[in-house]
Amino acid sequence: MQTSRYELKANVLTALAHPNRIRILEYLKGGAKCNCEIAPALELEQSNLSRHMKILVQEKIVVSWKDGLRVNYRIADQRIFDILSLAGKVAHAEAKTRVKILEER
Amino acid sequence: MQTSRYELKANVLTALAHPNRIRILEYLKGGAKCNCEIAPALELEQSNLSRHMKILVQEKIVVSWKDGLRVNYRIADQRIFDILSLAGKVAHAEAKTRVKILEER
DNA sequence: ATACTATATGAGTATATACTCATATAGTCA
DNA sequence: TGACTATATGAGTATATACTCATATAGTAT
Repeated sequence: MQTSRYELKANVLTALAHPNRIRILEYLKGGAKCNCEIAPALELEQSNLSRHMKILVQEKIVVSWKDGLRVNYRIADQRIFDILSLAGKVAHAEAKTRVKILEER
Repeated sequence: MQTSRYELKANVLTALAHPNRIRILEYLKGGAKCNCEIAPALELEQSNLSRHMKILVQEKIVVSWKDGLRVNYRIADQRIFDILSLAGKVAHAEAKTRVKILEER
């Protein structure tokens, strides 16, 4: 089975497109963390968090490694923060550009 | 109802996170187009395309205006192309970084 | 071995998404 | 007016996603 470049991009964006996963990624900005730190910090139920992390690992947005019982995670590609920041700007622009666009045409 | 900044970002990313919507956006790079041009060009069924466009308009990723019977669309915020390009790089890095990461630690 | 801790996963449920076909609406043109 | 064209939307279906509770697995510490 072949995956188009559109699907590849969509898969990365889908993995990023959830409020809790965005919170997780911003939390990991502060350095590598294990599930047992993330769950209480972000108030996420254990199994739910585990599945969110699986999605992020599958898309190689974070990398994980075992340390005894714990599984640690860290950001694999810092560019995701550029994506998130741009998404914030686009979202923020939403309300404002409307007037501008109407004026332009 | 309050929408968190995480939700706002997730909404923008969700709107971008579909192969057909990515194709539509790249097609609109070539200038404003109406549904009746997009549908045959990308081989998308009419009502399906209509709903994809609705999603893009709702997130103000594209702007639309009527011209007689037609509804035209154009990109509202060029930064989405930066997001798409970054998503492509992150997706592309996936396969390659694995070795690097293992070497680093 | 036993108790404890951290994580993964099966199973169930609720909701969202993508898609299609049929139909409604609105504008165009003879 | 009637026929035609472009778009929107209701309804149905299939699939994906997020979440929870319960349970399994694996490593730690006594």
